[in-house]
Amino acid sequence: MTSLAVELTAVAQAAFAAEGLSPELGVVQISDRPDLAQFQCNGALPAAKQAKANPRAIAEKIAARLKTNPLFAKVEIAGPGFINLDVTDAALESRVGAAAKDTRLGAPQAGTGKAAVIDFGGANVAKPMHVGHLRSSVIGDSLQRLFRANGWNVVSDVHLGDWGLQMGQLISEIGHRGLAPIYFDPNFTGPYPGESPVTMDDLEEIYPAASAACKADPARLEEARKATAELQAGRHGYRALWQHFFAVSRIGLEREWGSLGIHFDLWKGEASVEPLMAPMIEDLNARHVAEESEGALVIRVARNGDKKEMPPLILVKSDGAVLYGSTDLATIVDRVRSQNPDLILYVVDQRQHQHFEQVFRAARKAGLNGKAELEHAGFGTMNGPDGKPFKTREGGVMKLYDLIAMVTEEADKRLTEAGLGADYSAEERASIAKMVGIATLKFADLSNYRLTDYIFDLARFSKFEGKTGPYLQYAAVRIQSILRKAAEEGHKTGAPVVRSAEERKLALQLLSLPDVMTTAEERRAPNMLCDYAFTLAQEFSRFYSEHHILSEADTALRAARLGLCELTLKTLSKVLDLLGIEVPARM
RNA sequence: GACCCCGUAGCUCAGUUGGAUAGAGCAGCGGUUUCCUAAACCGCAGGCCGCGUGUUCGAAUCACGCCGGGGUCGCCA
Repeated sequence: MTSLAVELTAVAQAAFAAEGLSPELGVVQISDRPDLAQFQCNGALPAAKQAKANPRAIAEKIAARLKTNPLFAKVEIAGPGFINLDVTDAALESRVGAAAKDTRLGAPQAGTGKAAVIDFGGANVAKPMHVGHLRSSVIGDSLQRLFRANGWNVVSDVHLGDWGLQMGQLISEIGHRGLAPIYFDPNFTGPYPGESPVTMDDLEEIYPAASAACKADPARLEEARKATAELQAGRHGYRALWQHFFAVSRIGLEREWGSLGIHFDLWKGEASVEPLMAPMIEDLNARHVAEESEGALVIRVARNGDKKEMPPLILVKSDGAVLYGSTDLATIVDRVRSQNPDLILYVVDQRQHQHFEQVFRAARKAGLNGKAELEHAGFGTMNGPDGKPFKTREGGVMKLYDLIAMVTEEADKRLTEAGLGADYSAEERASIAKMVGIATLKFADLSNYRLTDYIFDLARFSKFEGKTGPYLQYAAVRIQSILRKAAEEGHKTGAPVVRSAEERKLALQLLSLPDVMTTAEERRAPNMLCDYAFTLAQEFSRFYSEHHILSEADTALRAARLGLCELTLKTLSKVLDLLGIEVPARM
């Protein structure tokens, strides 16, 4: 199944071809001017340019051909040569009817047979997640849902930060405090205790302290670097300590992502490719892809045409430790071996764009990426109300679970104010508040275009009016309520009919789902799904306020309207699901 | 300094592989409830699309140059 616009495009392309013009000019899209028409085709203008002819004359010829097709209720030429198109209500009804029967609601399956690895989340071991991790998690999760819905075989990988300098900082800080001396005793041969010497709470306190100490004192930084190199070189006590950090952190991280409804197929990290590192470096050396420079082993990635200075990727530092560029490269090797993907997509802060450019160039130069296209889908920073970014490493930032608690509490307050759910059980109330809170948070984040920075304004996030997640949940809940009542009263659901202006606009919006899924995937832009969902909910609200449904006396009409409600609910729920937003049974 | 991202309504943001009269939400003003959830719906008002030049039949969109904000630029992630 395809969208109506895609179907009309095929018709128009045939008309262009029949006139001896390039068929690719016959693209039909949803009209920019809904007051004039439902769809438009602008192809006559570029065609005129190519053929050096009058655009209006070309449009006339195309229009004459389109008019013979019974699909169209209206074919008009406007302005310099725009072709405006309306389809018949019967055509809308048959497409809507077909969509209602399609379990995928017409979702495009262009990704069938293709595999993608999506790398997002990227939290660090031993550090609590903060609001800065929200974007990667929420955007990445939406993309994995979208790619899957479009037929891709997706493997998501959390790619934890667990092998770099921060590990050495933690280890040396713990050494300084004398918290777990046996892990530092070179004569101890093990086994090490199964119980972690530190809790997550301990780590949350130790890391900022370690980071501050290294900042203030170069000797401490040097110590941390040494510990990092020793950890990577395989020092037993450090490895054992690292295992504890990882295990303790994972529990907290799983809980947190779990509460956001975000799941990863793989819980790998930088450290997980450690066994691949030595052979990879050996190979790169042997093939002279890597070279020595200033005591480090690097891969040169600069090119002649570069506008910008492109420093080499440093594989091995002069002290013997590897960096995250090295683990990123080894991770590509790992992914190509295990998934052989067509695409590896990195949903990581835009500030790391250059880093990824280096890694991608190095991977291609070394021929490590197989058939995979490597792509960085960056995102802008989340700023505070003062317009400055939330701090990421200095501590004192708002933690993600505190934020979730806040939006949940706010949602609960709002439910009370609205007098909703007063007679629900405490459990259901809490569950609704949680879903509404999460929806508030996710929708606010996703509705901004990826690359732009946005202001994280808690007051605004918590508002439930207008273009917000809760508005969408509310719209879905109202439809559920209607359908539930219809079922209770024994009313049948029938094939939707399209008669009124509201029904027509709602039907058109429903039928454009495949278009938005396609473009949102191509652009890696969940904000397009947000727009779609909001418009759909608005169209439904308009329809709802203008038409009686349950109280409609004409049984056939009532059934048809219930059918439209049902398809709207399925579609809205589907798009909300792509955004990672759940709909409560009632509100 | 070089390069990257951004600059659109009072505020927060869509729209940017060139197309008709630049959209939405919030805030403001005015309406709608004997009726399926008013967290809603309808209407009004609000704009040298940062500035300039250029390419084009046509520019918020492309090119070049400025201005302003943010970011990055070899051993952190």
